[in-house]
Amino acid sequence: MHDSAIDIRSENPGENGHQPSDDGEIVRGGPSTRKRLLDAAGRMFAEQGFHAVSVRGIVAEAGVNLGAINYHFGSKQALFESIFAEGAQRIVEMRLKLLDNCRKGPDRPPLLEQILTAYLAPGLIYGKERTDISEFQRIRARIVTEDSELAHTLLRRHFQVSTQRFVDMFRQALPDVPDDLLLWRYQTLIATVVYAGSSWGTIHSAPGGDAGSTDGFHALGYLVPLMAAMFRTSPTDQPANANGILAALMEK
Amino acid sequence: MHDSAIDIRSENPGENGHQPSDDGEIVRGGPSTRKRLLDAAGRMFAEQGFHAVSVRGIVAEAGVNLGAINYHFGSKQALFESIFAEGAQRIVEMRLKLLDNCRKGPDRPPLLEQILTAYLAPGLIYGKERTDISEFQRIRARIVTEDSELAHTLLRRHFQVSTQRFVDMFRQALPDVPDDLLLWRYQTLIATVVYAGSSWGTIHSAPGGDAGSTDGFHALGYLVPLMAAMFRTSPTDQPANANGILAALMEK
DNA sequence: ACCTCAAACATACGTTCGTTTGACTCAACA
DNA sequence: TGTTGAGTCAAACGAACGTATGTTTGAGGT
Repeated sequence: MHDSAIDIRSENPGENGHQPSDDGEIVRGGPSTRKRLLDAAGRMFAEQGFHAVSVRGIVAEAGVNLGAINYHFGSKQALFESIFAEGAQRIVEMRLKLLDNCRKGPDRPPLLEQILTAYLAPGLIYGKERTDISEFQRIRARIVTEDSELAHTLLRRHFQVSTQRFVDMFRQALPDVPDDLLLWRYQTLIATVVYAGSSWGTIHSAPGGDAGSTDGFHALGYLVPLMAAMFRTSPTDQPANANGILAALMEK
Repeated sequence: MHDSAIDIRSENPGENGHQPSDDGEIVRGGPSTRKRLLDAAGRMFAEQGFHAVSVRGIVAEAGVNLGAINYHFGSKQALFESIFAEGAQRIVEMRLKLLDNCRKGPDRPPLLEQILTAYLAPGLIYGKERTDISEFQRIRARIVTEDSELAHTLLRRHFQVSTQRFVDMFRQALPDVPDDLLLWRYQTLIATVVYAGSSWGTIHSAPGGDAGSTDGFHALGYLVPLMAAMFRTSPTDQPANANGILAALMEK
């Protein structure tokens, strides 16, 4: 993360002379080294973060040789970018596919709940495939709070198109909401899905314990109406006099 | 260039004397080194995270000796905990103080917007003191997504009381909302304030650019109505048939 | 049977990590 | 004036870091 010049290397991974052909699975003897690295590293990066995980820890968890990371990916950072890219592509692909099904007719504006479902579901419903999507949400939550060049690059590279598509869609569904208000609400939506997918259910010892969201379908049922209500906030009371309330609270 | 001794020498050539500081967190001795460490480390932990920052980097940024961290705090982790504790105490203290002013009369339930303002304002309005609260929000956002024992301990230790107080208050303001729904909404509130305080304004190249929230008062005016609308979602449509919508979207 | 080469391997390199040490500085106090 | 002790300093410690290198393995092509 400290060096952004390595990005170029990740684009051209074949400079080492040896390059694994594809991420195909070796039929006998369990999953390939490459896949085992992706699994172990993805899990560890999600739990502990990039800098807290060492290549020795990854290869130990994966049960492979120490040099395997640099052989298959070129560097620790390139491995991280691979994991991030795979997760981002998968979630964005699912979102856009669902979003495409939102426009029923050419005239009718899309239903807000549909757009929200298209956005939220891929991040909440865990994939049946080996890699857990919640893992990627954790990784994304970390990178979102980062200020490095790499973080901004990755987010922009993988989410720019999706963001544009969804904002456009929200604009169609809510033509009365000005753009600045719409962006605030979209930001809140991002915050919710990132936070929900990464650390939900760990409300610090509230009376009831937690919100119990291991079930993504359950979470979807709760969040879609909440986000819909937030998005439909009347534009007239939007920039409300919250500062007046604050002043009153501070007076006393 | 890595040697911190050279930096210090060139910056402070001939003078070795102590300068007693007016700010006395430590009454005796510790004039500026301790505070400079807290400043520099707080900034760097917020930007890069605990594991990405080295003690050498911190002391170089602070312009103090390499051994200063272990002398004043005992360890790198203890320094981090000090920073976290200070920020958490400050923000929780402000929140509870504002919350106390919400109950006007003994009979009337507190106004939702007041509670929300009490919760949101301390995280958005930056302190006039040296330490920026947004720095702490970044640190908190990182630790919230972490799964370590230390992370859970710190969160529980510093936010447990505040959480309980606020949930109780929300319950009074919205007596019709069942507890499980209330917790979901509280979680969404946390997500918004953590995300807003840490990485707001960086919506990845949406058409309009960003939501421009460097001004905390501005942000407060936007977020309070949004959160209020979310909290007031009718309990009847709460666990809505989002899964039905999802199924329809996936069918096509 | 031989060769090829991607893959996995063991090992070591040079650097940086967090921490420790012991000598020195200097204001405060006896 | 001599002593004390908190504070700062340069230097070094062992451990762990990411990476590089050379060798061995084994299935597929000829």
